[in-house]
This record gives sequence, C-alpha cells and structure tokens, in this order.
Amino acid sequence: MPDRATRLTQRDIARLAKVSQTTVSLVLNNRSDATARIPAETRDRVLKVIRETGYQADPLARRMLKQRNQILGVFTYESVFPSASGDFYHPFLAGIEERAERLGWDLLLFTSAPVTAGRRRIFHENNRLRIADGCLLLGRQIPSDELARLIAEEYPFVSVGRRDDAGGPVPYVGADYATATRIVVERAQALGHRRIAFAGPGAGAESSADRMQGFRQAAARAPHLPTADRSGGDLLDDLLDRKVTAVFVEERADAIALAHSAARRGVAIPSDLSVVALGDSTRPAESDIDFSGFHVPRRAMGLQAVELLEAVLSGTATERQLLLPCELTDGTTLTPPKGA
Amino acid sequence: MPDRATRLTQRDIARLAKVSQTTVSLVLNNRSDATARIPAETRDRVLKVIRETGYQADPLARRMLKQRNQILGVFTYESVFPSASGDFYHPFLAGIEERAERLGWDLLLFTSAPVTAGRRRIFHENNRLRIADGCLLLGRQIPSDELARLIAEEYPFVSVGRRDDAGGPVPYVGADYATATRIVVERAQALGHRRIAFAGPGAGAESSADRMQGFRQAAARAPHLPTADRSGGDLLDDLLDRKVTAVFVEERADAIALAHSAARRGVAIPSDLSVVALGDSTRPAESDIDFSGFHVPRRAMGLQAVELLEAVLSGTATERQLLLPCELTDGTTLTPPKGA
DNA sequence: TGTCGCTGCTAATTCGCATTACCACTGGAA
DNA sequence: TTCCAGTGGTAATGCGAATTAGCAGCGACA
Repeated sequence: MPDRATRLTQRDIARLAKVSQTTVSLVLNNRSDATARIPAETRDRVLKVIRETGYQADPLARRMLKQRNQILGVFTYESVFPSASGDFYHPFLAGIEERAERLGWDLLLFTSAPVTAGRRRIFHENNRLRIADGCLLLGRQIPSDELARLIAEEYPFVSVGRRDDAGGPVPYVGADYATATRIVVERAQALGHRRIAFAGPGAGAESSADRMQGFRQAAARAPHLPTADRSGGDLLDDLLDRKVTAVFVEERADAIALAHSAARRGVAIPSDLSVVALGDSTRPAESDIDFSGFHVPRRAMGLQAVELLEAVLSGTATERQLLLPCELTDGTTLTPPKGA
Repeated sequence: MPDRATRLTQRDIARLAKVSQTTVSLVLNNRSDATARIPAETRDRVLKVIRETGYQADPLARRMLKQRNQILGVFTYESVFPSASGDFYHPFLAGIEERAERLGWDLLLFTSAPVTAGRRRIFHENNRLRIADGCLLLGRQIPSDELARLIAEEYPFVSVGRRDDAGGPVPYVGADYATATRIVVERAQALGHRRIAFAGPGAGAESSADRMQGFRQAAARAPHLPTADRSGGDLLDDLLDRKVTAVFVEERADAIALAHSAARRGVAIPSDLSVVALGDSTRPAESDIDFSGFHVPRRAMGLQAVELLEAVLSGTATERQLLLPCELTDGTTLTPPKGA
C-alpha cells in the first residue's frame, strides 16, 4: 500500500504553504468569486507547493461531496474479454472507450459481480454500482427484475440493445433488427424466392424476437426452424426436405455451420440454397464467407450509449430509446433461386 | 442523477429500525466480538429493514476508511479496444479479467488520460490513479520518467512486460523473449542453418532488445536487417542477396508481409527460406500460415500480473520481477536448408 | 471614537460509513 | 448498600476534500 504517512493530503499542502486546508481547496478549484478572494501571491505559493510535491486530490473523497465522479460503469452479463464472446463485445467496447475518452471518463468494468447460476448479477451483497456515475449494460439477455430495480432506484443507466419494459421503459440504444430483417427478406422475395425459412431461436432475447418480428412482417407464414442442439447437417436436411431456396439465419455462427455442412454434401451456396445472416457472431466462429445479410452497428451503439448516458446524467435527455439502423451487406450468398 | 434526498443511508436504516447508526454498521459488518454484542432480536430487526428497503452501503464512503478499494487500475499506453492493437491486448485483458473476477475486484480502465503527442500519459493535471488500489501497465514502450515517478511515489503497480530500471527496479511480469529466441535460433542451427538473419527493430522497446539479446547469444555476428519503412519485397531482396536460409522476424506482421512477397516471387517457404516468428502480431495482420517460432504467454502474463499486484498490495511479494517462458511452436516454416 | 465595508483568510461542518471509547443498566456477590 | 462484571447499546471521531459562515485587520467616513 502507498504509505499512509507519506501520502499527501490537502492538509499537508496547507501546512507547507502556511495556509489553511480551505485555501488549498479554493486554489485548486480556482474559486475566485465574492466569497473567496485569494491574492495572486498566496495562490502562487500554494500552487508552487502543489507542483513541487506532485499532490493529486483524491477523487473518491471528492465524490463524497460532489455528484459526478467521471466514472462510467460497464456491466456485462458475460465476461468481456474471454474469447467465447469477446469478439462480439469488442466493437461495442471500442465505441464506448472512444466516447468515454473524449468525455474524460474512466471505464469501470464490474468484474467483481459474482456469477451465480452461470450469469452475473448486478444486485448482490456488496453492490458497487454507486462507484460509477452511471452504468452501461451489455448482454444478450438481462433479467427483467434487475432492470426493474435499477429503474425503481432511479439509478442512471443505459442498456446497449433494446429491452422490453421492466416496470417502466428501459433506456437503451439498440439495433433495428426488425427493419433490417424485413428488408433482407423482401430483397430475397424480389429476387424470386418463394420458399424461405427462418433458422434460429426467434424468441427469448429481445434481439431474437425483433428479428422474428421483422421476418413475419415480410413472410407471415414461412416456417421457423430451430438451431439449438442441432447440427448444421440436420438443419440442412430439414431445409432440403422443405425445398427451401433461401434461409435466414439469426446467428452467423449457425450460418457458418450450415455452410460447412452444405459444402461437405455438395450443396452449392448460393445456387442451390441462399443463406442470409441476420447479424454477427456472438459465438466464436471463423469463416471467409462473405454472407449476404446485415451487420450490427456495434461500434455506433457503444458510442451512442455513452452519449445517451451523458444526456441522462445531465438531465438533457429527451428520447431515451434509440434504434440504430443495421448495415446491410450484399455479400455473395444471396442470388435468385434456380429457375427464377 | 439519483435523488440525493431519497438515497438511503445508514442513518435512515437506523431511524427505521430504532437503533443508532453505529448498530446498523455493526450488524452490516457482522461484528460480534467483545466490543459489539448485538442480540439476535436487534440484529434481525435491522436486517429486516435493510432487506425491505434494499439498502446498499456506499462503496465510496467505505473506502474512505478501509485500505482497499477493490479496484484494479489498468493503464494502457494505446487504446485498449480499437482494433489497431486490440487483438494483441485481448489475451492480456482476458487473463487480467479472469483473476480480477476471482479476487472480487473491479477493473478501472484509465481512458480519461489525455493523449499528448500520440500517447497517453499517466501523470497529468487531473490524475486519477488513486481511485484504484493499484495499477497494471500495458504497452510496448512506457516512458521511463513515468515509471520513475510511480516508483518514487511508491504507488503500487505492476508492468505487464519487462521494463528496464527507472530510478529503481520496476515490478513486472514479462515474457522471456531472450531465452525463447536463443532456443529457436539454436534449433535452426541444429537443422543446419548457417546463414541466418534477424529482421525487425531489435532495439527501442525492452521486448525488442530482449529478442535481439537472445539472438546474439546464439549468433553473435549474424546480420540485423531493419523492417521499418520497408516493404516485404525489399526485405526479401536483402535476404536473398545475403543468401540467408533462415530469418528470425521480430514482428509476426512483418513475417506475414515477407511470406506474401515470397509467394508472389515464387520463393518457397520454408524450402527456399525458413521464416521464424518471434512472438505475436502487435499490428493487425491475418494469416493462415502456421509460423515456426513462439507465442507470447499473454493470458498467463495478465493472470500473474494481477497476482503479483495483489502480493505487492498485501505486502507478501518477495520477487517482484517475473519472466514467463514463451510457448515454442513447431509450425511449418522452419525446415533444414537446401542441401543440408 | 465608533462603525461600516472591504479584504483575506480560517474554523467548523458536511458527505456516508467504520471504529473506538464510553455510558447506562441489571443482577449477583460481598 | 456497595462493588463489580456483564450486557446492550450510543456518542464521538476520523477518512479527504468542498463549502458555508464568519472573524480579524485595516482604512474611510461620519
């Protein structure tokens, strides 16, 4: 530990400059209003001591009295860095870091939150949310009871990703999966695809539900095929049985698995089967395939989330729910169906 | 902002439970030693109020009195997330996060540090280092004046990566580049390589100097070729002119560029030229080539750095400078030279 | 001579919590 | 009745900085 005895406080500075602690504080905060008139001579003397000693005010002691701490909390419901989902979170954090840097904020990653039943929890015995001025929430799914409590306590936070109401509207910066999905489905239909299908959860997390909703807007009765606990080959069989010509895959990793199976079986993509990816991989998966579909504007979401939180904190926020458009990509896996 | 008036304090709890603030504190900290005997009845009453109100102690106020803050600072001399060097830092941070999680620490990324002359500086006007209990330092090069000041101020920190003394020994967890480099060079010599070369800076950062030192141990007079401001083709020409049969490339990205040039020119790797990579890419570069050489134990370095810092903080640290072995990889780019 | 007003500071208090010191009360023994 | 030990709490203090209230000292003016 830094030696308590040698750690400088305003009192030490005051003693050295032969003034009171108050004066040091006044000089540091550059207060020169009617209540505090510090002549240049005294001010310089204090500043000189501060320079010589390298004194730095303790930010936490400050926070006891002032409101803002310039610390932006980041809570992720999965680990941030470990590679399982690290690559997915990376762009979000890049955006967050960029904007935090510009605002002069530090980022506090709540890694101390204990993991129970495979997930982190915000609220636990020794909750440390209040160290930060406000908090950003990341994760595929966030328990609504936690969101409800944050809202009830009026803790300033912004979710990265749309969330359903939880005892009140949740402030968020999300991606407009519904519109993006609808557009790519319509695009496929315009190319002549009539037998299409949705592959993936399609429910559970808001992001899944939104994609499904967009899909249904364009194709009300097309089949919905699960991907959980199912190999790419299994899914491929299902698709071929149903004579599907274009499949819309919620999770890019599933699309990659599907493509591998297709390659092994001699099923050509896109001539035999068009594959559209509805976003980016949340699971580790490498592929050179340039899928048709769209990308999640992750970096922009991170940026905007920080900005929204700043607005919330300063009380200037008007609209607290924001959906950003997804970036559509032409890719190489969507072409007209055979015989069209 | 959370409404100051509605924010619960121990005093509020005390009032509701009809006890003193002291008692609330004693209950919360589960003190039941000789100086504080709280009968179960009182304790339950207090706990009941705490449960009902959802009170959480302010972590900042706690820190004013306790020693530890449970916050681990992370200072990177480049941006952490932006992809330029993000992929390189990722494994370090994964290791740091993992161990921080286990110790119940939060991670504070000092993104607020202003960038001057292209780099961040620790020490600036409004230094916030002391929010954290201690700090980890990441970066290829860290100005020695900053290290010196940290040492002089007795601020607890650990560098990830070896650093030269800076007014005193710098605590670090580094990688043993020297030994790893020496071993791969000797391995190449054992395969019959006689005309070898080192390609890369070989100086500047400690990590560069260490590789060069290892190289010199095994090959005292082999040539050292620069890579800065030079295309892969240029380097290749140089190597061919000198009839080099095995080149040891400091930076994997340079090795990749070299391999690309070789492929274009019809120079076969490894039969015409063996290429050994002395570590991982710090610059973005993708390649399927499985280079012979070694990997930096980045994850382990992160883990151990946190552990060392913990030891420093608790005063149990004995050895404060630690070098971890690099992971040697056989790869496919080192074979005996032609005619050997 | 008294007092008003200005300057240039400082004493005292506050933030929320932890800790130490100490006080009030009870019951049994002397 | 006094003494003492044990019980169950509370008052007071401190952490480091910010803020409010206010106090000396001095000159001007009535």
